Amino acid sequence: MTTPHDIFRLMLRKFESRASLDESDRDAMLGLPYRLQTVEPAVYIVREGERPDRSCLIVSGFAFRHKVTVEGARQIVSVHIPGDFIDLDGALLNISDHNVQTLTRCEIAYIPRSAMRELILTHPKVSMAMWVDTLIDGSIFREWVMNVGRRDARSRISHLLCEFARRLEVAGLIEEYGYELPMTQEQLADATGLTPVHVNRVLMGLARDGLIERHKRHIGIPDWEALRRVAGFSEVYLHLD
Amino acid sequence: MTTPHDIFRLMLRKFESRASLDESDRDAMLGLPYRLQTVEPAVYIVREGERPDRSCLIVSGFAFRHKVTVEGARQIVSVHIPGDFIDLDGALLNISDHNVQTLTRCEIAYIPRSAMRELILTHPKVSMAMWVDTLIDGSIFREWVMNVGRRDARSRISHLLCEFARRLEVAGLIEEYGYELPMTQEQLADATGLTPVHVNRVLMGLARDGLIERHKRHIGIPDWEALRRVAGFSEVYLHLD
DNA sequence: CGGCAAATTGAGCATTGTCAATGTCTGTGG
DNA sequence: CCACAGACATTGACAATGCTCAATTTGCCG
Repeated sequence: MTTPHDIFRLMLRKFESRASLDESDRDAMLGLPYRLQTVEPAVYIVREGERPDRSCLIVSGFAFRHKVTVEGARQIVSVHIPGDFIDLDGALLNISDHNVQTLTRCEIAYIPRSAMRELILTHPKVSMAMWVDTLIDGSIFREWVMNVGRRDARSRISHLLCEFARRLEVAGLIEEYGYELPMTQEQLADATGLTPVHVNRVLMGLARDGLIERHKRHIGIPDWEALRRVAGFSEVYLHLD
Repeated sequence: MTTPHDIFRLMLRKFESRASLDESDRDAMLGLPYRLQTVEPAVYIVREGERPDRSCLIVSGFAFRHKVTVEGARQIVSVHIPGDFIDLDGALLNISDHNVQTLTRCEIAYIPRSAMRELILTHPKVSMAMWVDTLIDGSIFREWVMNVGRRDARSRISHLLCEFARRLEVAGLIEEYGYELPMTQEQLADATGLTPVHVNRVLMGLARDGLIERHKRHIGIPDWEALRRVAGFSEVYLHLD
């Protein structure tokens, strides 16, 4: 049987590393009402323009946020991994400004907006830890603005690969060497502001130069330092502490 | 003489529109210790890599945040106007992941990190209102990722002009028609991921087509609807409510 | 084996960048 | 009041990164 402990474990671990939560804080978090649901790949969890009535947490699987221009071009603005509180926006903002969609099959815990607000108003330390989550999200967005605005295609894609590797590692979700990238080349393109065709060429190039090894969607990184250099990757912005 | 009311006026107005603050909340905000300082243009207020010991609020003037790639390319990730709490990061994160620099001469109110944390832990409603600020910042970053990633140069610059116009208007800082853009073309380039040369050509093009009128740095917008269309601008992401 | 999504490749093109020169404005010192 | 310096804006010619269009291949699943 799945208990709140299983559901909120990754999140709790993250939050405890940020603030000294007391018993009451921990209880309040574990006592949050939630509905657990398994969601198929490519399903919308949040839609732009909706009035949200809940927040959600990824228990397992991967998801991403994206926006679409008037002309229909899609931009992926972030990718999320298990333990990520996506849509804290849903608790505090009145309208969704972007879409959230599953990348793989996911288990999602939905938490009512009212319960979130109650928790926030009664447990300042929990609230602070969550707010820090929002701040780190913001930091990652800033890095993405720079990635898309000022790096060429090769560094841009390498950077994405580095970020993903590092985040998975911290969450304890990485195999000894490399990882399974849960995105198609089209999605990579939408995340980097490139075209799928060009993403393909760059990936081929990175592999040719021995910077990555590809087997299907598995990305192997034989020389982290080399890839890091090509990407211009520095993990400060992830605030791993 | 300048009182806390003058300093925090714009901020208070913004926050009150978001949460029902009671007397104690208002007092706590107005009671925040701060140091007011006038800062010349182009001065660094926050530097990447520093351990912050304060937050800051723009009382008057304009500022921007930026990051620099390893190769030395600069990306401006946001522009701030009076009443903006820049660097809430400074209260809750342990290291700065970007620079903040003044655009014009500014009056900045510096608030010690400890005072901010104290306020946050004791006044949940104020805390929530500030958190909303962080969420909205995040929303704007997302829009910028899309701007830089998926719009062509013309829409990209128009979009920036629209965003600025709208935010100034809401803050009550706009003249009847158009506004003074406090950025050089080089800075516009760094904000849009373009080169100064290309920014110049695009601005000339927008003016030629009657979408904007330029006199020095003053931007006139003769037909808002037309510019909005070119930009693909929709203000939902600003969460003006 | 057939069907479909995703990946790969090629050829030609265009948006935007690079380099370099020139023009304009503003403030300052003589 | 004028000359000059310096920052910013503007323009031209050419180059290149990344895009478009279109075809082909690969892998997966029923």
